[in-house]
Amino acid sequence: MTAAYLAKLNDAQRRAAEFGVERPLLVIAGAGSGKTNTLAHRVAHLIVTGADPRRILLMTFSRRASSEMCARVRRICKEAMDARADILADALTWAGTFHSIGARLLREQALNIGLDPDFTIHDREDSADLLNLARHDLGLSKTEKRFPTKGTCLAIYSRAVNAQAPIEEVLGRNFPWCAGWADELKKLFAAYVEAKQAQNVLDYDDLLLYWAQMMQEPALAAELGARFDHVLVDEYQDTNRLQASILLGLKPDGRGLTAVGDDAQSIYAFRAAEVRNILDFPGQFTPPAEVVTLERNYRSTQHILEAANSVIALAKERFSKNLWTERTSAERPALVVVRDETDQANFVAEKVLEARETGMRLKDQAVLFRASHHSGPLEVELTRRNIPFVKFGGLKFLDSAHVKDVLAFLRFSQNPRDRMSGFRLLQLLPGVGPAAARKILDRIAPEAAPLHMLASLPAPSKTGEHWGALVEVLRAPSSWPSDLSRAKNWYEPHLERLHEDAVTRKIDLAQLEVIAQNYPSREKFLTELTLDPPDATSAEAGVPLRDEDYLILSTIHSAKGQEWKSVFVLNVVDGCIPSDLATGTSAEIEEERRLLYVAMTRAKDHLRLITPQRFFTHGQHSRGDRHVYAARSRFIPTEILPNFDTIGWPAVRADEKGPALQTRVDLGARMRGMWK
DNA sequence: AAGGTGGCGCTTTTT
DNA sequence: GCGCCACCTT
Repeated sequence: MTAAYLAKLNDAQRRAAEFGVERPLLVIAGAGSGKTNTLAHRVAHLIVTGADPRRILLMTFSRRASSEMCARVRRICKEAMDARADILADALTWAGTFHSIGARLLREQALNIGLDPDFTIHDREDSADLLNLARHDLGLSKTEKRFPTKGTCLAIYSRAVNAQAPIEEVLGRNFPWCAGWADELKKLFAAYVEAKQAQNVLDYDDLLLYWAQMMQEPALAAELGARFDHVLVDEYQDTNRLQASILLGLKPDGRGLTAVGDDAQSIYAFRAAEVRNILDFPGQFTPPAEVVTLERNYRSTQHILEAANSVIALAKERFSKNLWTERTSAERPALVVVRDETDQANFVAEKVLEARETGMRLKDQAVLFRASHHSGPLEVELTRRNIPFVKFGGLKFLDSAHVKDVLAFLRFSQNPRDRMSGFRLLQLLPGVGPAAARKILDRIAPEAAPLHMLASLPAPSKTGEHWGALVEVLRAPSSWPSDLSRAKNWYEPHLERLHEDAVTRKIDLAQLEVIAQNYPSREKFLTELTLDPPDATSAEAGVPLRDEDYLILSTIHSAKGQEWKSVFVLNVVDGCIPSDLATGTSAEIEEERRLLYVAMTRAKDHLRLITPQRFFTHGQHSRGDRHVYAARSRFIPTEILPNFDTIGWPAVRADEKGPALQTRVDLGARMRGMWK
């Protein structure tokens, strides 16, 4: 007899929810097949049938996914149980991303593994800067031939760590233009690792790497493994080898282990995600994992699903599954041919407003694109027409200099051995440059009480009253969230001195202050902000309030796991999807294909793929007419066109026959060449 | 040693 | 078009 709260699930979903713990479980969940719901039911079912929620480890891809999952678990528990439900669901404390769980375990185990529990977590830019210091120290910035930039070096390092692959292999496969630098890079990475350790900082990769290393220690592995009765991982297709090794270390025999994912939606190979993780999962255990496949789609209409299926059907290799739905509709997805990006923006704006007139909220509509900058012209048009929007993906507001300055202050007061933060902070003072900052940091680093030492140093010349002010504020007793306000007050005069546009930047800082209210402590704020930066930029249209209506703009990557009634996909042309930067290998092209598939399967009722025919190049006068022609994406070849309604927009434009739809031009090469 | 300026080069997506 | 880096002036 099935419990009432599981009655709404279909057979496959229910099997996944109720499957026991004696064998590992793999759920292959197609797009829109109720994956989140099924996983949430499984977790709830475990809790309802007596599992201790504090001993459930639930790892999701993003923090957003995590909070959504917890909310659902709570709802289901509530339905199934009584007042105890809330208490039990709240006890689901080990839910989060791999990185955040890693950070927590490392802080907790710090003393056992030779870490200072106060370690700072560096985001990518901090890591690149630190790597760059080492790069300079080793004289690699003055080589005959150009040495890879800090960003490239970090990317190489990161891939080697996450893919668990030797540098030579990474260079050969992913960075062929750096192939000659293997020895120098090894030296550089060794220096980087030492610097991190000396300064008590970890980067993103370390959170996984140290965790994986802990799992290599039998005693620690046993302790950590025994702590969780159930380990569930979402979006397993986007995990990398390091993450797989962590899982295996936690649950070597697979008991209590559940992985959920969809190989057709694997879109993070560029970040060293390994599709083989999910493909090989069942066979890693004896007895092998049970596989449950969810094929019924609840999201999209049949026509949308057919079109998406026809795109993914052309993929080289995949777990075959056949998504089906009972949702019918007369409307086919549209392939919209427009003249250029300006028309594309106009088309979207017009259709969005039209839909709103019929009662569809802006929030039910989304515009998706491959690369963050593809939405540029649209953002201009939306702003012009006063259509509020929020953009996900792309530049983070944390990346702006002024926000980083304030965070550097907070991090430095938290961990005065964090050189990157100190380096940044001290150079805000007039008269303090790299040399002076370095000297000061060298002086205080070995001290037991670095900030105390700082206060006793003579003020560097030319710093005037600024020195005393900084020292005083740094040493003030910490209290949260007033620490942030204090940092902001201290920083504002410097902000005005250093930046012309201080006014807009101040708005960001006020925003930061609001965000800070939601965190219980400075330490949590710093950790979680690095691990999960707020993902909407506030700069463009002002910050729409939470309950206000706004259009969603998102990169396809950031759209993962989401759905909207109406979806527009921009620039469905060769050079954009696939990105011309990702057409080197067939594996890369296959990932681009899956990307388009992910974009299309976000739509419930209306889907429009837009193909602008020409792109104006930049780098010319605003009235210039230099442009290149683009062709429809290769992922929509002629044979699957019947799955779409092909329409031109604006409807009639007799004077301009679309030039050569078939023309294949290397759009990307021209874009790259446009500054020459 | 700081801080400003000019030239060069550029790989999308994100925890 | 922008960021990074090397170099130049103070």
